[in-house]
Amino acid sequence: MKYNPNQIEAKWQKYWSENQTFKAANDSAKPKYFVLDMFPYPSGAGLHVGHPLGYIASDIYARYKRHKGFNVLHPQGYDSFGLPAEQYAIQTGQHPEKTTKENIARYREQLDKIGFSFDWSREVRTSNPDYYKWTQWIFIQLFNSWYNNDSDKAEDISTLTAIFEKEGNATVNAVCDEAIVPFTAAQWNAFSKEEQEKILLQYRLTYLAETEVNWCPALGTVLANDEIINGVSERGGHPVIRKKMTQWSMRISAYAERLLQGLETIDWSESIKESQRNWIGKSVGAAVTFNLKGHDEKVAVFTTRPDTIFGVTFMTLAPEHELVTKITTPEQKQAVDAYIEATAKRSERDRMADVKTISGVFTGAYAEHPFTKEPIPVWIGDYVLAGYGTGAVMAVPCGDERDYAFAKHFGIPIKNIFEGVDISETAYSDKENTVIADSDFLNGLDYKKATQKAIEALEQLGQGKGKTNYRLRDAVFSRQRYWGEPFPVYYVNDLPQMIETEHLPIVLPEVEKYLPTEDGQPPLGNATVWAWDTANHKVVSNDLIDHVTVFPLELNTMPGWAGSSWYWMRYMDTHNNEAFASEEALQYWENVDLYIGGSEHATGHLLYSRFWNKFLKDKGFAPTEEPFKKLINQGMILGTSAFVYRFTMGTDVLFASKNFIVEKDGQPGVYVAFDSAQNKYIITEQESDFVPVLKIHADVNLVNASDELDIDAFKNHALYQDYKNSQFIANENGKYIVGREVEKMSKSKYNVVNPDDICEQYGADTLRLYEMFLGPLEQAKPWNTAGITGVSGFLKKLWRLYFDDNGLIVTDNEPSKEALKTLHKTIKKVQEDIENFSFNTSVSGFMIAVNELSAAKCNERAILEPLAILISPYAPHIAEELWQALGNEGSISQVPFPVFDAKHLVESSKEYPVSFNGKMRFKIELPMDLTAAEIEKIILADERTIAQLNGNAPKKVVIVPGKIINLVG
RNA sequence: GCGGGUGUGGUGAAAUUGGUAGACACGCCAGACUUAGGAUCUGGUGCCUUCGGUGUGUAGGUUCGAGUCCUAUCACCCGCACCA
Repeated sequence: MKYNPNQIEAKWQKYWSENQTFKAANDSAKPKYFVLDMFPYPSGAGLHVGHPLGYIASDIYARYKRHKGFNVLHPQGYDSFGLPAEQYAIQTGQHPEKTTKENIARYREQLDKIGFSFDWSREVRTSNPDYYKWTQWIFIQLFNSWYNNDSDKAEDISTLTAIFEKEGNATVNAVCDEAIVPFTAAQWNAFSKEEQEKILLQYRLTYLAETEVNWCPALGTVLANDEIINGVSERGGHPVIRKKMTQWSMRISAYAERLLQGLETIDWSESIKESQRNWIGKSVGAAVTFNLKGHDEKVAVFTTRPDTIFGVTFMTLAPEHELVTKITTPEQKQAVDAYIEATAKRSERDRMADVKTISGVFTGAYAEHPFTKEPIPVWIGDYVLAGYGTGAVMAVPCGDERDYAFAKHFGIPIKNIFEGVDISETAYSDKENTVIADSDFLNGLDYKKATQKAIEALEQLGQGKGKTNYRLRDAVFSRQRYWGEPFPVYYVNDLPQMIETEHLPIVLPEVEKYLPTEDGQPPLGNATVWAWDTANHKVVSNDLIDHVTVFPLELNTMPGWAGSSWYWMRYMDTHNNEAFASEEALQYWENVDLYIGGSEHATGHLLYSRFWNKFLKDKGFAPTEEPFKKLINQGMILGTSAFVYRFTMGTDVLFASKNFIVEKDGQPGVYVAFDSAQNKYIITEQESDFVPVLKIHADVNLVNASDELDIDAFKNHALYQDYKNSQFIANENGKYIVGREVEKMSKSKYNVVNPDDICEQYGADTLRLYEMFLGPLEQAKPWNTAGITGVSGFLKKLWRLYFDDNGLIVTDNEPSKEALKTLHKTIKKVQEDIENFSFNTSVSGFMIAVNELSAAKCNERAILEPLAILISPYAPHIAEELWQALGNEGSISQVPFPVFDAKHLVESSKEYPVSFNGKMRFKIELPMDLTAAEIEKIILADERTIAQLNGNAPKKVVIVPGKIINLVG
């Protein structure tokens, strides 16, 4: 019987589906284990071989855990709201829902072919109303909450209004907007309902605010900071500008400290944690206010070095700072205005790229030093960013490089306040070795003590206090798109009102066009039935809007990250209509034990998910503080692009092999001539007409493993019709060799390799093994099918341990000691490797085992049955087939993992390597139970030792029993 | 600039607490069986050479012994980037 992967795999995939083999129970006596993949966006291009890498790894782990007796939750779903479907809709008029459904069907088909053990009964789609009902519900919870710094958690807004009614807002320690006007209880109670609503918006965890946003004109939408790469949009690469708009925001800044501290408790890669720390950007220092001379205004600054306050010789404001126009003197007005205009013209990108140029203008105004009362000139400069801290700095040129450079450039005095330090060339920013001098009451103190004392003194003056600043900004939560979650919000007198949760979901309305409206409103502005009837609790026609009982609904939709910020909890109880998941389900599954996905989500999805999880924890819905205990980032699989080199001779178009490309004047070129004898172009040694070469992507499917192009197929390919009559200059073997380069796998580079083709040709088990065999999971690596025959051959060899041409050859004979040793060595290795996520090495472990067992002609059931279980997480189809062939009933998937027994590995003797000065010279077989002294005696008497030492006695003998012998001559 | 990571044969890569460097594969070479093979099987394969030497980016150090530990340095990749 031959190994026929296609037949076996179809059979078992059908079996698993029909028997719901991988359906997880919410009530099980077994310990739980939750293995999660980052769910895919179902794009039109389908899966390529890079997508399943993480899924295969998590599937191996999930299957292993089932063998180990865990109740495993291993679900899959789709992050199905998104821009590509919407853009396709704009182009074709096709409803994004239709495109999305088609794409999902294709994804599902591809995923099924790889044999994943997903519990599909729990599938989620973020674009399903059943799902986004709960995304809307969570939004409402956020709206109805505020962050209490005293209890250090989110609380219901009613606890805030209770305080307002009794004490006003003076005693409230909340995370809120900067510009809060104080009021008393009496004032609060006297406010109109609308005034109260406006104030509460400044405290809510999601709030409407006029914010400067990243506006992308080409996409007609707002982008979050992490959706912008190098100043252009992540999707499409369109330019982005700053613009003021009223937008929903999420007060993620309230959770900055908890998001930072939580990182210490989770098992994630250091690089991702570091990215998040960086993104949160905590800095500890002080807020200081400087009085302005001749003005009532004050300048607020944040500094991490309050200890250097006596070194302040000037201040710098960001050009956009609101005080600039107020304080600029008439003499300086022209220069300041010109500078502001010049800065505004420069794009964010230019400003970022150009760090070297020092520029700035004096405003003519002076601030007053809080202690010395000396005048301090106030400058503006674009090295100060409006968006960080207060948009103003106290400049201490002796202690900060940028201040130093600025002062030198404009001839501002530099005052040295460090003891024993030369600052004639550069600033001194070493905190640890700082000793303050020339600073009144701070003299002689180190950084820590001086900081503390400076803050105390500032507090006494009422001009400062200790403060911690975070780089993390609140996240804009509105998008001017169609294909996203609608907000459960309507407007009464421009004030947002939440729809009662029992009326959710608010379903996305139908529109004629998916573009923004002509008057610049978001696409939902095209909807004609998009008003909220507060009497009948339903969405009604816009014609009925009377601003009495029927009100307009929100036109923005939620961003892409809304639906993905809580989806793991929906898997716990997918079909619940009463809650996003039942309390019992949440208590049982708790959180994700293992999460596998790409590192590109480091500061997006992985941060927002932690934020929402913490919020839901505060409100008593989520059971744990952190959603993902362990995170593994799989490396990207890169494509290996193929290139052909096109050039022209007269009117002829020719292609030369990579081998023939030579460089000329730094340009690629070839030497080519027409050979009239052969009646074709040939490559010559001689330089003839130089013609520039054009590098063209050739579809990798037209190239074999030896980089040879199928020339006929190329000429007949629809893509290359222009080259139908071109000549190819072959090498001496008559082959055309393409050039290869590693690039990102992408449709436009024609380097996409499809998993379906691999499954078709070799089988899913081979694909699974090969993707794991490629190298360490977390490492980026180019896809190259060259080695796939190795794992394919391995599976055939495995099969032949069980079958010959006539059928099953497994016996019930007693296995040999050697076979048992191989088995148990493999159990140990595979178990350790899986637990360390070292899947590549366990594949070679299997190969070694099968090689050994084949060589020993092992066909005993006592070996081959456990072997099938061992390999089942990796190659589940063949494992099921072998398991069944051995006469077992049902699926192998829950069978206990073989237990390692060390007794089979005990050796009676060891082949010791004998080294001289650390270099191995010969080996000697010795019994294991010899002592070091006995070994030494034998070794010293050995003639090879005597020869190595020229008959001399060794200076030193190192013997580690069971390991090595080393002699020093 | 700061932070994180990676450097090992022709290629992908292995290597417990420091203990035989290159497991396992691909490729290549030779052979067997074949009309044939991109099927299957066997053997060989780090590099330089004749013994022997030499080898884990480079230069040092610690050690009986270093891919592994320490110091310096180079290259590449990723993230953040005038963060006060």
